[in-house]
Amino acid sequence: MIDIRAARNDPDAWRAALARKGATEAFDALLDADRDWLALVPLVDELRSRTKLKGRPTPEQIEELKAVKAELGRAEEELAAAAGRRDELLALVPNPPEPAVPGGGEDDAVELRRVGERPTFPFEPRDHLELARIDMERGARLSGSRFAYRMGGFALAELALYRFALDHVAARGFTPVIPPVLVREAAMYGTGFLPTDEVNIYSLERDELYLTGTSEVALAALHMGEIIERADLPLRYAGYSTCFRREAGAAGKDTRGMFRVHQFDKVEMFVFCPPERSPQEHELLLAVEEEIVRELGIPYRVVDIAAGDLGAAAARKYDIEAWFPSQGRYREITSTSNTTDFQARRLEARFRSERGIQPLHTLNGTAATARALLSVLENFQDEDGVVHVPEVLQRHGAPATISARA
RNA sequence: GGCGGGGUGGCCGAGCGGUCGAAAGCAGCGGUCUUGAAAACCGCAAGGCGCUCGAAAGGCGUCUCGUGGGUUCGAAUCCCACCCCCGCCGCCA
Repeated sequence: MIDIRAARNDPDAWRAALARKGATEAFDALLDADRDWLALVPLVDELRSRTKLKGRPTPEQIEELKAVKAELGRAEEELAAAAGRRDELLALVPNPPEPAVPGGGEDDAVELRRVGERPTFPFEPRDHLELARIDMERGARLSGSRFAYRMGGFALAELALYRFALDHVAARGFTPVIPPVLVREAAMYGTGFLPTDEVNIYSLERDELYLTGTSEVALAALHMGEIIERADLPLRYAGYSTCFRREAGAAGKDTRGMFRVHQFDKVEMFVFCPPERSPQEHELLLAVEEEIVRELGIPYRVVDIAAGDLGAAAARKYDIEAWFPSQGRYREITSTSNTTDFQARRLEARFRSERGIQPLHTLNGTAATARALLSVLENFQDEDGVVHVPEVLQRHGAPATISARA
């Protein structure tokens, strides 16, 4: 959630920033609700103070107390209603983008750089379904569309990728974590996926649990409700988990293969740090992501995501897009966001500083998903449909070659 | 699934109708001592919200002892519901 006091004190600047995410309506509604609430607080406080007496009251005082309490009851009801409206809107207003974020929407990401040589093939490049044992038909028979059986050398290569990514980030000071993937509502709300992204979340109503779409949820909630000592910061984690996404609204998009599936695995980095440090940590996350992609040898580019495409929690986001020869374009394989204090406020994840207790900043970034491996398949294929697996993955247990037969 | 125990400040833990936002200890911060440190000793320290109090440090009001409701002039303490954690037994991987 946003810092309502800061917004109250400088509404025009906040409105202008939020306009870039198309959220002025929610913001103005919030300011109204906040004003209503704010007007009631001193009233209720005053009535409450009149109900407080030292020692045993006289019978006359008791009569008077009863009158005050009746009035207080009505005022408290009003206050609770106002607080309810205010909190509801507070949950809906997104994190404003940083000033440096490019304007516009999905198509307005700004390319920051291109790295690596794109391969040229004297043949028609195959896509991942033709290069590895990935069985979508039987996956669909088992579980529906967008589910894959990953088999043979590809399965081993996937595990090698995750192990490589974990080893790499561990060497960079991130603590490896295997987190729960079923979480309570508080964690989904605290990370900002609820209420905004509800349609994309699998829920187990009978048990009141949600399946996480990324280990970001479990990692962010790791310090929910805690007050961290400044000396212990920054805290850097890397979660390995299966991720579940309903992909509502993606109908007809990326329907071939396992490019976009309901269930996939991911190594995700997550950082808690003091506010002044978060831009620097964001650069670190991007740097680590690039290191991994470069070690794999995939040609890629880095894009700075535009304000309108940021999502509720992110104030800034960089994606790495890998080259996919069969599609003839760059596609997202990692994403790193600075969510500033937006998640930390909701989660009540705070730290003790010289200036008192204040919300932390949180950041997340993809270390590796199977999508990176799909790009590896396509970029390292030969004319016979055989993929020559990068050495770094072989070191972590992948076979030297992968094909549709093995 | 059955039975039982319990949720109090950063941590541990006492309190079981008013004098309690709350003892003691640990960790933290400040100081004394010391060449320096440790030890010892003294002291300071919960969080949220609000304020046409204050330049600030701070001050004042209010809420919070898992959450919500109730009893009472008055609730951390009594009653009800819910949530969560732990233990034992049963069943299962």
